[in-house]
Formats: sequence, structure tokens, C-alpha cells
Amino acid sequence: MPLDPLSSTFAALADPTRRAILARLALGETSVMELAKPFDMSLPAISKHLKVLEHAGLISRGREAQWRPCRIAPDSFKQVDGWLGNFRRFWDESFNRLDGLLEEMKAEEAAKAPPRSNRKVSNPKVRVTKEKQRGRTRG
Amino acid sequence: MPLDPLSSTFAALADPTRRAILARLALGETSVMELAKPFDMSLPAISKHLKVLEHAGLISRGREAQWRPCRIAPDSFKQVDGWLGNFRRFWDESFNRLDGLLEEMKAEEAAKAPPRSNRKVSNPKVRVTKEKQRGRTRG
DNA sequence: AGGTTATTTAACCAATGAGCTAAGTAGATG
DNA sequence: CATCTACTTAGCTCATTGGTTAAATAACCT
Repeated sequence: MPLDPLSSTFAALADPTRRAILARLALGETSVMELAKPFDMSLPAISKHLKVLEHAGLISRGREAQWRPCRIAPDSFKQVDGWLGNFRRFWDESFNRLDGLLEEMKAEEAAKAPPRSNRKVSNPKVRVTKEKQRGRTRG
Repeated sequence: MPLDPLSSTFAALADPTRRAILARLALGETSVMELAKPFDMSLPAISKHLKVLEHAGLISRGREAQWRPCRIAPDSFKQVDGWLGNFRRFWDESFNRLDGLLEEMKAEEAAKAPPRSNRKVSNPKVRVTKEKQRGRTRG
């Protein structure tokens, strides 16, 4: 049951209804009724979807009389974006160029100040045979 | 059942094993055996995970003798990033700053949507700058 | 041909997830 | 209070998913 946060966030995003709800919420906070309107689906179904989104940290809910207005919650989006960042170099050209620059800058910086690395690297579980294999032939 | 592409991609990402596999593949193309090593899991299980990732367009597979090397496929990542872009203004400060001009112009539209209001969502414009701009400062 | 290695397919099972209807709760209002 | 509106919970299906073991395929190597 206790799925890690990133997993529940991705799972929540893996449903078109839920993504449509989020798209609507990107326009602004609104009620459950309002959110349900576009869908040919029972209200309880929507309620469940909202629960999933909330549990995934993608929305938060307030209380206003009998309404429970929903709004986007940024944190989980940020998490997803962060994770995705590990792969950005595979498709984002400008990122690659920037990355190259940063590498250079880091190298220079390292040359100036010798590193004092006492970092706690605990789990070398993914023991990779080759540290970094470069030279993909991909456009 | 043919789930739409974005849904199957998110679904594929909603599993820690599969994300770990992708993380390994970010270091470079490798075989199924190699990918399976870190996991306490049968080989068929890994094979299934790879099938899911492939069907989601997150990896592609080659053929080299009896090995079927896997590598990252950028397209689906790009799709996810694109979708996420619709929400970037909710958390990315630099994005917001650049978008600030438009924001002022549309200050009226944002407001708060009182739940009882019956107004139609007649402005489907999702205020997103057309050019992707991303001031990433990772690490 | 026969064997070893790499990987997939088949058949099964337990758990989850998305949908439904019907009933329950909470707050506003007559 | 009674009722209406706005939701949520409960209980039930049915399909999908993540894992298993056993068997099949595929390519290489004697």
C-alpha cells in the first residue's frame, strides 16, 4: 500500500480523466461539481479521482461551506520535473549545450579548489561496469 | 485496451523498478541480464518491465547476437516534459518571472472562482508562453 | 547435433484500480 | 425541523498489473 511518493504521483498522472481535471484546475480553483461536468461519469468516480490526485500531492482541497474547492499543488509537479531532469540531456538540445558549459565551469572550479569529498555514498548497488559510456549516435 | 500514449507512459513511470531501470539506462545502453542484476526479482519479471517501458516509448531495443540491448528513447520523455510544461508556472520561479508580463494583463481572469458561480470556462487559453524557456540550475 | 547463454512466452495467482449504485454526511436554507 | 445541494463512503463488479515457475525460442560454441 505505501507506494513511494514519486510512484503515486506518476500513477495519478497515468489517467486521462485525472489529467483533464488537472488541466481544468490550471485555469483556476473550482468545485467538484464543476470539475465533474465535462465527464460522462458518476460523481463518486470523480470523487475518487480527486482523492487519488490529493494523495499524490498534485492538488489540495479547501473548505467553503458545502463546497470543497480544489486547486493545483505545485510540489509533486516539481518532483516529477526534477526526476525528469535526469534525462533531459536525451532530448533537450539547449540543455546539452548548457550542460557542456557547466561541466567546463566545474572542471575549472575544481582545479582552483581541491575537493574535500567525505560524502556518504552508501549503496553501490548499481555497480556499473563502465562508469560513463558516451558517444551515442543519436540526432 | 489501447491506452493513450501519455497515459501508458505515465503508467510505465509509476513503478520504482522501471524508474531504476531507466536510471541505469541513462548511464548507457546495456543488456537485459545487466539490467536485472540489481533486483531481487526473476528474469521474466524484468522482461515484462522492459516490455512495458518499450510499449510506453521510453526505451528501444536492438539486437546483437543473443542480446537485446536496451537504450533510452527520448520521444516519450519529451512528451511528458511537454505536458508538464502546462503547469510549470505553478512552481518554476524563473518561468513565472518571464511570464510576468502576460500575467499582469490577465490579472482579471485569474481571480478566484467562487464555487457557486455558474460561469462557463469560456477562456480555454492556458496562458503558456509558446517558446519553451527554462532556466535550469540543477546541481 | 548438442549444449550453454540470453531472453521471451505461457499459465497462473494475489492485489490493485476504475467504474457503478445506494446510502451516508455536512452545511445552507426554507 | 425538513429538505436541498454538495460531496464522500461502502460495497460490489471486472480488468489490469506485478509477481511467480516452467517451458520455449534464439543465437552462439564446440
